Amino acid sequence: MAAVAGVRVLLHLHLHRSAALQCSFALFPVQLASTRLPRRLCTVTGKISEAKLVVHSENESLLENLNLMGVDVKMARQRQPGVFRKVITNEHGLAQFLQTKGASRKVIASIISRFPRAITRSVDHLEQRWELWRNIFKSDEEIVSILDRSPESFFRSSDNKNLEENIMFLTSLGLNSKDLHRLLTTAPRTFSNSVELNKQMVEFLEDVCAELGGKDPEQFAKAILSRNLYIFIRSTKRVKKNIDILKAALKFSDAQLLALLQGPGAEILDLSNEYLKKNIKSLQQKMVLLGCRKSDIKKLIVTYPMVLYIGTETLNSKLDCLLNGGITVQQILEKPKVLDYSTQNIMGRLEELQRVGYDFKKHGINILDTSRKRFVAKIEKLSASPDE
DNA sequence: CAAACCGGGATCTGCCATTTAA
DNA sequence: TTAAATGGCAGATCCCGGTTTG
Repeated sequence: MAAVAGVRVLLHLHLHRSAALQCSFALFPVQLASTRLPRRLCTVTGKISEAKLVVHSENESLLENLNLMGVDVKMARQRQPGVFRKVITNEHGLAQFLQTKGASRKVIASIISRFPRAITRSVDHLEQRWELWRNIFKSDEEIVSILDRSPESFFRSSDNKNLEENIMFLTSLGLNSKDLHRLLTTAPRTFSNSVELNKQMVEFLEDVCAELGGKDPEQFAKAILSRNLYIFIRSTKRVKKNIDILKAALKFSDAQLLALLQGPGAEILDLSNEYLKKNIKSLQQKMVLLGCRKSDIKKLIVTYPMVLYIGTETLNSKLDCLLNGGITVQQILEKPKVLDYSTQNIMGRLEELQRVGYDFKKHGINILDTSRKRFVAKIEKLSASPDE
């Protein structure tokens, strides 16, 4: 590791005698990425010697510091090579700052490894940004855990004003503090979006509402937002296309679509376009194969849109599993929520139910849609007194 | 009381491409 | 021209239990 810093020294020596440059780079492929550094320095005229000295010590200590801190330098360099050519960095300030917020050494190293640009932020700036996040989170620990999960969300933008405006904007939408909290927890990137981008999404949703003849676009947008926290980190293009796909594939009326989207269907809007298309198609095929009518399929999607979230393979095996267990398609259509549970879970339950001679015709299939606790209790009762 | 209804909680980053700024 | 900033994308469910209803 110390050798790497040594290389840096070597490079600078060579800078003064330009001749040997190429071969020294060849010897140290790690440094290839910084080929451009010398040229930039050479163009600085007046304070050239001063600048060189500064750069020299900064870069050397940067690598040393990062290694000392346990940063995965190789990974970091690969992600954001530019950071390593910077004259001034603030890895120390960042580390200290994060430490006071309760981040462990390991977490700090991991953050820098994954988003090296973090070390270009000043402590003042960090302080400010942190305070803004604290408007939404009650504790530093919460924030640290998000940073650990997704450093990019916090550090990608250096625009604190934008962040502030974002918070104001999102609040102005009528999202309460709990909504904001959930939003920042689950989709932290939302807060690094430009306010314009977020506004575009809201306007887009309101437009959709208006086009479908809705009376209250703002309410509509809010409903979708609070049902689907990921909307803001999707493109309007994607959401729009998904709406089109739904409309085209299932021939919804405006009113139907309106109700679906601001209801349970909101969750489906952020699927990737191809995935949604594929799932609709394969669902239709499968259901037709099982003797359903178009209207059945449509009803299924309306009452339980999450069915489209389930991948083709998973869904088909789940359905087969239920059917093999003696359950009819009709029953599934009536209680589609059983599809919520994993195939594993369903299989296990079917076995147990068979063991105690459970009659689905008589009792329906709701028994499959309960928590483990309740299910077990039910089974115990049934084995104790197998009446019918 | 049990069954049915219903909503919520967990979770979702890490990379690439393009635009903007210095 | 380079690095920074920003936008966009793929990926692909499962489970629990409070409340209402009968």
